[in-house]
Amino acid sequence: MRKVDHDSRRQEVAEAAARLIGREGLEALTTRALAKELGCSIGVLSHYFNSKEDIVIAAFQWADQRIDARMQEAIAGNDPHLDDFFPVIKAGLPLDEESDLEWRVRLNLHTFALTHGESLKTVREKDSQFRSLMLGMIEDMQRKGRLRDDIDAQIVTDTAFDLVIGMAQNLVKTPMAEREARSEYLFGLIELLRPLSSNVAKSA
Amino acid sequence: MRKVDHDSRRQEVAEAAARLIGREGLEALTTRALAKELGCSIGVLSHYFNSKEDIVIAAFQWADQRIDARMQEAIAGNDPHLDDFFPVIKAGLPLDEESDLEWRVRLNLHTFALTHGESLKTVREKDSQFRSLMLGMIEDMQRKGRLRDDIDAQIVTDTAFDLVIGMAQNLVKTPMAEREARSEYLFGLIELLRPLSSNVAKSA
DNA sequence: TTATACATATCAATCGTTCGATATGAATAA
DNA sequence: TTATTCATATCGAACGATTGATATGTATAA
Repeated sequence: MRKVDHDSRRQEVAEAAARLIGREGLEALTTRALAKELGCSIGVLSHYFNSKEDIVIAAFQWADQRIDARMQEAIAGNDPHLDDFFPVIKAGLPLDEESDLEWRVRLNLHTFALTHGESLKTVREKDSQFRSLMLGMIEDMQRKGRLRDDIDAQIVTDTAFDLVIGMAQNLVKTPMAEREARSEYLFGLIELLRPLSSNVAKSA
Repeated sequence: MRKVDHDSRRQEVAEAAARLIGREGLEALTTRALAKELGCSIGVLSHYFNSKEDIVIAAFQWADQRIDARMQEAIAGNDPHLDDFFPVIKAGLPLDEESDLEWRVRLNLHTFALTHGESLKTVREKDSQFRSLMLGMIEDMQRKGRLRDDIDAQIVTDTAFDLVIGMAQNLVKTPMAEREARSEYLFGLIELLRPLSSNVAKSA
């Protein structure tokens, strides 16, 4: 049985752990419950991970990376229009079962990080990267006259960043059927950011 | 020893539990650790609570109520001006050590609620009440010409609500010394909500 | 054989909870 | 007053269950 790819097997364990965290919470992630979820014995776990803490971290990373990939994919192009802005944000939100799981796990990570210094450091570094990316996009749009430039780009960035976290946090507590409607106010918000000349043109 | 007030003793236990949750996380809240934090024996805990779960819930409520009280106090008056709006929001944010603890516990509650139906129900009811209160304030301000009325009041409410959660979530992960500066973009955001006539007057 | 993948059995530690013992002060009766 | 009764408050040892970890055994493929 040497045909097993070590890394992908680790990912399988991490994903099963993430499912357990998302479905029943971090405290329900025990070695025995995880083995059952994965359909194997606990011996497998110790074969691929040194400790349970390593499994938890792997599960957190699994979810985090998938949310990142989801947003990267949505950004795709390098020439952002204002009308792409919120759709990109929406792409990162928990609006289907898959991203719901990922966000549930990520929220567990964020709470976990409150009292675990090393995890907090990782989370803050990720946050910082994302904010930089977002700031760049916004400044680019302002430069190209696609977003009103009388608001500090940093203000827009900070707002958008906090808003994404808050929306995600609130959406995962909302029944799936209501989420789409609940997130649609973003398309109203966008009007506030339209360049003033377009605004005048619109209201005229 | 009848001098002990049963209810206030329960609050003492709840507060000690909240401190533990805030400082070391929910998984560090064991009956033994709590007894040590409170400076008593574990027998006391079972005397005032039927189970550990009841203690956890009491700790959650303790923090939740204090955040609510903090915001209620800030609202105070019944004739809201736009310039009161974000200061009120700021009053609810974790900008000092006291509110920091409360928010750390509340975030634990929100994550806990993801996988505990009864808690989720309570959280959502609270959220709903807060949203209604906020919507009323905003509509009132619009009616009095203090907030631009060409934006749906519901959009402003939803944004503000999600923003508060997101800001709080991000602030508690930020060193205390940086939080004040980090939250100041709110005062830039307010300009977007000023009635358009005032806007013209300002830019003229 | 040799290394790997996995299962099983078992460990000590820690968990929430229970429970008898004791200390304290209020209420009652003398 | 003083003596007695009794509910309340606290203690800490002990219980069974469960935890993460590990040691050992077995099967398989190189």
